[in-house]
Amino acid sequence: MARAATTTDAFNAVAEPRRREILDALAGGELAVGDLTELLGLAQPQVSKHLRVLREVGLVDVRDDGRRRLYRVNGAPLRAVHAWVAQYERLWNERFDLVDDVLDELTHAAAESAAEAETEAETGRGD
Amino acid sequence: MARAATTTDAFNAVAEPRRREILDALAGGELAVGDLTELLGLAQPQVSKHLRVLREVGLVDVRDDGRRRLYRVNGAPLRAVHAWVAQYERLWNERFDLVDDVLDELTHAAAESAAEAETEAETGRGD
DNA sequence: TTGACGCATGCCCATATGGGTATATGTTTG
DNA sequence: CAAACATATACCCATATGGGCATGCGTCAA
Repeated sequence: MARAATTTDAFNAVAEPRRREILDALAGGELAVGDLTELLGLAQPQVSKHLRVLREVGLVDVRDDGRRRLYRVNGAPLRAVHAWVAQYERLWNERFDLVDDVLDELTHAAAESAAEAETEAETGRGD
Repeated sequence: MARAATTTDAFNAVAEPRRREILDALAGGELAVGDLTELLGLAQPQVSKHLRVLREVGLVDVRDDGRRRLYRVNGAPLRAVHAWVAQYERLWNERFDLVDDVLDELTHAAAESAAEAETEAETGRGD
């Protein structure tokens, strides 16, 4: 078996530097293939191919404008990536250690007074 | 040219599901190759190879323990991934829209003195 | 209509992947 | 010391990649 297809998910699609550049460029607003070709200094076919991948994983949307095709970012698929990476944020962010300390103290204090200290975490909005 | 090496950076290393599973497993603490082999239900050589990749990008550290090798997570390299993805957070997080609203109001308040009573058509929610 | 323009596709190819299987290396036990 | 155990490596191979280049197709201009 070879490596998973780049179109498998956002993780794979975004692993390619060029595709990240494209998204970054599109972050400023809609752009046509030609604009990207110029901005990235890459050949048009390659840009189109990268856009195809990004499109297949839903990272960009297209809109026809005469003989041009305007691409636009759609960050939704990145949500999964963000969610996964965020779990590790505590491993490099000092502030999390501080939060841990506080939570630790609270936990101890709660356990001390009674035995029913359950805090329900609120879920973010679904989609 | 083929796809960039998986050992190029965290983006590429983490694009592989199995490697993410390994990191998730290690998130609970040090584990030996054998433990991971069992947890992932993957053959030992494959686990070792994935660990090699993770090691080359610095996502894990190793420690010798007798005839075993204990692996440990090191989230640092993920910081770059997080930073990049975070830029797009506003594209799916509603809370950013709220911030936008506030900024919007402040802007309008300032513009009010200039007598600019124009209501922009609201765009419906995308997804 | 013809031609120029803007993009998407098709092909060719060198390359690394990830799983499978066998084996080398280092460590602990008898 | 030999045998068992824990890992790392070496190979073999089917597969998709990403860039280069040529070309197909729809759209706008003369």
